[in-house]
Amino acid sequence: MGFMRSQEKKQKINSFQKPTIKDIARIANVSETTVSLSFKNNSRISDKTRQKVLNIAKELNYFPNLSARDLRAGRTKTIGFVINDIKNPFYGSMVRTSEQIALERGYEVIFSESQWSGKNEKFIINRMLQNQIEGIILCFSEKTESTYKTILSSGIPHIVVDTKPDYYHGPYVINDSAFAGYLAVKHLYDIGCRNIAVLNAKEDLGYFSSVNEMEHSISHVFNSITQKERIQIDFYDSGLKISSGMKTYDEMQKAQKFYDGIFCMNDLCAMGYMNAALRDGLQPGKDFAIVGVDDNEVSDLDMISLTSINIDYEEISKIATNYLIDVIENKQEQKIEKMIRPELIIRNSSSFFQT
Amino acid sequence: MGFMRSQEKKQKINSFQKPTIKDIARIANVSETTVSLSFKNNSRISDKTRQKVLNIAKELNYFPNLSARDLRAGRTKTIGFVINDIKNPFYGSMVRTSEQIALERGYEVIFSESQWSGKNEKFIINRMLQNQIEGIILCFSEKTESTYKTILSSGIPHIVVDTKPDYYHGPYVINDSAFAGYLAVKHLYDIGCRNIAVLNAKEDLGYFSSVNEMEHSISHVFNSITQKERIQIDFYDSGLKISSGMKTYDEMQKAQKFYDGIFCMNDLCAMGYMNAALRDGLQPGKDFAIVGVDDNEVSDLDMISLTSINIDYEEISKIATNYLIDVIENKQEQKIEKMIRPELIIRNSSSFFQT
DNA sequence: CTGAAAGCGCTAACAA
DNA sequence: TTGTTAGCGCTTTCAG
Repeated sequence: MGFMRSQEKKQKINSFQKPTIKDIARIANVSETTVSLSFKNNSRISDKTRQKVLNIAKELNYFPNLSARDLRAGRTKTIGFVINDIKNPFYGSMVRTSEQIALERGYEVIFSESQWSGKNEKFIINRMLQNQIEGIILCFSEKTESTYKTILSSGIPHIVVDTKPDYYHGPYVINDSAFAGYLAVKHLYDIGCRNIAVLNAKEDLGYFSSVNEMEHSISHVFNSITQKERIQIDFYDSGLKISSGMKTYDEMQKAQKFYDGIFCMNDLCAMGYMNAALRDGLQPGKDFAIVGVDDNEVSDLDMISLTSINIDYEEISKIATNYLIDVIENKQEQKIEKMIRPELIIRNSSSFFQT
Repeated sequence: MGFMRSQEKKQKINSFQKPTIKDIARIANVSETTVSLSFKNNSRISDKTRQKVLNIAKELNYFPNLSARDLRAGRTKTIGFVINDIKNPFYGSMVRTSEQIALERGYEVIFSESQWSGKNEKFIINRMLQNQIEGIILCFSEKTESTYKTILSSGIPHIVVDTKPDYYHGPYVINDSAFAGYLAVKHLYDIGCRNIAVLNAKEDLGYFSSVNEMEHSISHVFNSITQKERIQIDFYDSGLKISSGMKTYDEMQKAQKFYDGIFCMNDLCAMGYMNAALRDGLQPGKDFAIVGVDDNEVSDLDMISLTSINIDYEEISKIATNYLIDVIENKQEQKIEKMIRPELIIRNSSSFFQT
């Protein structure tokens, strides 16, 4: 166990010292430089020496210490990805895509979830900066721009994805929520709904420009239609969970409000609404039409068959990651400001109305 | 911009150098030691000096370089968590819980997904070892024990969670799948099913002892029952996706096989089966009973109402993380081998049979 | 209360 | 083809 040379020198908390280049060098009777270069392909080391070194490295279970390498190199080739909720599969999609692209380009991605808390967000970003990330992809949850100021003054390359807060004016790749709102409400109108409820998620997302843009867009559709005939649109503060949709349905019942068209900010909320309505004896797609957002994998089941708006999160993540790495490598000067157009997937929850 | 001292010395790929302790020391007219100590609480630095240092640090947007700190300290206080699929919410639960516990104990968690690929798994673990993790939590996907050998010979503290492969004999906290199988099949029997199909996921999970243990357990229940009366259990190779369940239903139809009780390895597969059966005119909970595993959040909806086996993944992750850190800190000598008992949640998909 | 010096593991420049 | 030296940013002696 020759490589445990510093065992006595310093007692670490874990029971043994990892082998280093120094250990290999000593055993192989070569310099540390030779060892270091033996791990690279195009270098000057003779095959014989390299083989000897590699064998010993394997023997000792040697793994290069990235802390040391990064410190020496002055860079980490690592980017950070801040998501809101790791339990939500579409964040998973984004992270997966990002990691894949980064890998192809020689970068590593570290990610962490804020759980919609501004405090967590601040903590995460701080830690990432300490970890010397070279760029950051952000799903903001902070309602104020205080975290963003940290990003700005750190001077780190960054990009916002999914949806952006009102205060943000940096580069972004987000989904076109105004268009999503248009798609949904126009569809409800087209199939005959004249009494529409929009269940937004102000509580969770109220400070995001997307929500406001969506409302404006919907109001706009509404106004252009209302010229021709009488139609009603009400907005409700709901949420993004099954329970949110159920709660909002109950509130409407209490308030004696009835709608023939419902648009929810995500599929789970829509499923919650459908569930509450069903318990009340109403048939989705027959007594009312309903549209969600996210195209959850279960929405396609016949038992649910929920019309939904599909957003290409992988595309968003791909563009963002490539952009970020381009910026890091000075291959990109132009600030990106991109909206991805979503797609409407029509299912039974809104198709029975059609004639 | 005094801290850009090395701007000319070395041209980094990113446009500017981050400030270091050296920069702060120079501006504050103190030693690097003083700066370093100013960031710690219990030390010898005068309040005046500390304030000066802290102000300058803030001014320069200073973030300590963790690579340097870790290198110097000889440890990273970081653990790795290898999951299989980031899009599956229950891995999210585990990661979230682990991160929270680690944080409380002063550790950081880095996680990565293998996507059920042994090759990815190997790559991830290798990278984590280079990143100098001090311990690792594993959801294995490799069918052979080659990756585990890397772990073993690296000598790193480790623990397996969720489910363990046959070849693995190290510490683990997994769910009691034999008991889960017992719960499910016993329940189906109790409500009157005498013709039961088990849709397992050998393709995805065949090399895991849990699957085998579950089969044994089910066979055991089966044998003890069959003494008293005629009852049939068939096993199918299905999968973990909605499409798996649908496909298996179709296969059964083709083979002219009919069952009154179905047990699937997860809820998605069960939903797929229900979906295919519904299209065929069969009513779940009426024409047949069905039980899943995982207690997906949508399983509770009336439209689905799927009986399921709930596994406390947070508990698993909590125990594993605490154990791992205990081992790292030499507070734990005993190898942990723990099974968590799951719970049966009965819903309509299997309750109509009851009288 | 403060500073000088050494060294964590690695690699790039420079010598041989 | 190989070795020597220096230094990345930080912290920990040890000496003032």
